[in-house]
Amino acid sequence: MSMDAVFKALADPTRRRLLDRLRARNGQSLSELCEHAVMTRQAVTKHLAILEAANLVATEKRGREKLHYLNPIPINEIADRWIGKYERPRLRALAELKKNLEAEGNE
Amino acid sequence: MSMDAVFKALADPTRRRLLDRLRARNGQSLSELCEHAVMTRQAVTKHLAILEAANLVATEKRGREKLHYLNPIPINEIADRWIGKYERPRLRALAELKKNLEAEGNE
DNA sequence: TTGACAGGCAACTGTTTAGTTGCATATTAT
DNA sequence: ATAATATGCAACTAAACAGTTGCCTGTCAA
Repeated sequence: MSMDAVFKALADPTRRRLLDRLRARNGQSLSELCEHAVMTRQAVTKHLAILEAANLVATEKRGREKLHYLNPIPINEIADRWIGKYERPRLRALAELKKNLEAEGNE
Repeated sequence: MSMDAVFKALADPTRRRLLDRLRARNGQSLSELCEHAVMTRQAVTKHLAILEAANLVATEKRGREKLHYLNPIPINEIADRWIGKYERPRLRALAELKKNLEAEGNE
């Protein structure tokens, strides 16, 4: 939803790792996501709640388990709407750099 | 440099606004960047230091002024190396969604 | 050379955040 | 029924963070 929530959710390396694990295998339960984690289950729960609030993860209750699904759409929206704005200045900067290098070569 | 520093730098709306202002006009001094800001100059200085540490902003001393330049390259690196990883699952998810909708239509 | 302008540095405050411990609830298997 | 499993909820702690105030230094202009 809010772009700020997505940026803030992506700011934490633990949360990015959780997204990576879901990308590797979607639909994992909380316990599965806690395996090999260096923190408590409750901490992982909080991280997942933040990801869910940012709409980066969707959940589904299956019996006593809670399955987690990656939603990559907000990430792509950021890529399109925000990062896209920075492509043009990058190209401009590269062109300018090239120009400066050529100018130096002429000295 | 470190991807984490870039993500953390982008997590703050004030810092994203500073990047936007530099994108609109590059090479602004600290005082210029403070205009219309709702916080003190010292606060803006700290935000710019974080952006500089993340290599998103480069600076140059010009007399008594300090000019700030946008460096969009780390943003594009994140787009390419990290966000790019999430394009494939998005397409997969959309394909699956389409399949499910078609299946519902057959019921 | 004095004053105004641009910026740097440091200490302090309030809030947010990441993580913990402890306990409660719901579901499955024996 | 009972025990084990899977998760939820709440209170607490320590560290990080955003922002402030106060003061100092360097540069330019009159």
